[in-house]
Amino acid sequence: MMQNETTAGRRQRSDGVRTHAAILEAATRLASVTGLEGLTLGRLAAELGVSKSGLYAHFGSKEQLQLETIDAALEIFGREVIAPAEAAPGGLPRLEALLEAYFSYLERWVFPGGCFFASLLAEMDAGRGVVHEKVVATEREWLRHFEGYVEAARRSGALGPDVDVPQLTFELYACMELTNYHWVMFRDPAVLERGRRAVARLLAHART
Amino acid sequence: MMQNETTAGRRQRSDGVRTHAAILEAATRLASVTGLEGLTLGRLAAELGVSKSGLYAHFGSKEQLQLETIDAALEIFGREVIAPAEAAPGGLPRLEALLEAYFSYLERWVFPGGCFFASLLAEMDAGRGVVHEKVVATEREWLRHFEGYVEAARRSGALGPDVDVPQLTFELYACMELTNYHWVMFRDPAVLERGRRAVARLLAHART
DNA sequence: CTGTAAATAGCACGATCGGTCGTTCTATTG
DNA sequence: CAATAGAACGACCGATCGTGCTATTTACAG
Repeated sequence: MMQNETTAGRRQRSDGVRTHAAILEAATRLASVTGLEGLTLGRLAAELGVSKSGLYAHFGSKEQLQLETIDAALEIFGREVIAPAEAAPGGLPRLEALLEAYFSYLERWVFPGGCFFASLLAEMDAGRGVVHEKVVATEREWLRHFEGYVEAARRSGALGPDVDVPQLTFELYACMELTNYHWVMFRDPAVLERGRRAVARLLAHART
Repeated sequence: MMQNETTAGRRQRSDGVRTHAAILEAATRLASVTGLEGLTLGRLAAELGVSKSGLYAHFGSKEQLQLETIDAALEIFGREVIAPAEAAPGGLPRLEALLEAYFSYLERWVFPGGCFFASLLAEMDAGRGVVHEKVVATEREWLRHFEGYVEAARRSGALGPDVDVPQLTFELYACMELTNYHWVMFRDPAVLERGRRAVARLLAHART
């Protein structure tokens, strides 16, 4: 499992790992609304009913907490969005499964602040340091992965052999992101419908 | 001009209004990278070389500073993006002028943190209070305004009479937003090219 | 059962947060 | 010119930030 420099090589007690996981789970939910920068040890501790220092001992630094929070969110995202897509048959159906899984993930409020990673996108301006680099790397990785789905759909013949895959990926992703922001902001189901329609239209045009 | 409850009805000294404007100009630039929540009196004062209390006296509350900062940013956005579009001939050319003005506004780094309002979009989850409501209202107003351009292009006959105007507006806007985020994050000119291509493709499809 | 290290709490630190107060300086006006 | 009020300042408030250091409790290996 995951090991950081504070817990590495140390004996782990069962209640400790349980608390550790509980902290990260709460951290992902909190950070999805406040952002990673707005994530505060005090508020997190209060929400969990533990002391600030007791919580802090699990990570050794705020930076470490942020890094592990990203990993925890990645795990949730993988379970809620990637996994359903992987379960679908390859090619276009798998891409469509990914898109639908994403909208469903928004609809079910898996994170109380909307998509965790969308929250990070906007606040990573001032960014310096390890956390910023990890966010950028994660975004790159996600784009690469997403592009793989689109490329697979194209190769399967469902998408017309001349489609610009990175371009289409960008446009699909753009519609997903804006759907998230407007969904969080307006909380109007019509936003989700618009988002679903948008990606459907993009795919329809790519099919010719 | 703009008046708030602290300055309302008071005599204004010329050096005061100059400072007031200078504060807001710096605030828009700072907030574009830190967000409105991350906007701090201390950092803003330090950046301007004035005392925190001297700065604070101009607004009376942080909330008031945030509200006026939004207005100041709106003025800049109007000058840099809206005005060039209004100068163009109506119909499709005006819409295209708006889109190009936006990408140019990103390219020229009018705000050091990318699009000021895009920075607000993502952090408005936790939002309660007047500032949150103003951000939501501003977003609604922008969408309405933007939609007006698309509708005008459709009515001019340049866009095919059956296009779904709000839907197309959403898709155009989505590509603009993601362009901003990726431009700020990756600082790669290819991002701008992708954005420009995306909106061009959307318009091309709407033209049929 | 006991020894020990992990888990957690308590407490305090320096820095910074938004905000208040009293004072000094000076631009403007009558 | 004198009177007035806005501009700006430094000191300071209580709260909270991230981060240490120590003491206490407790789960688990031998």
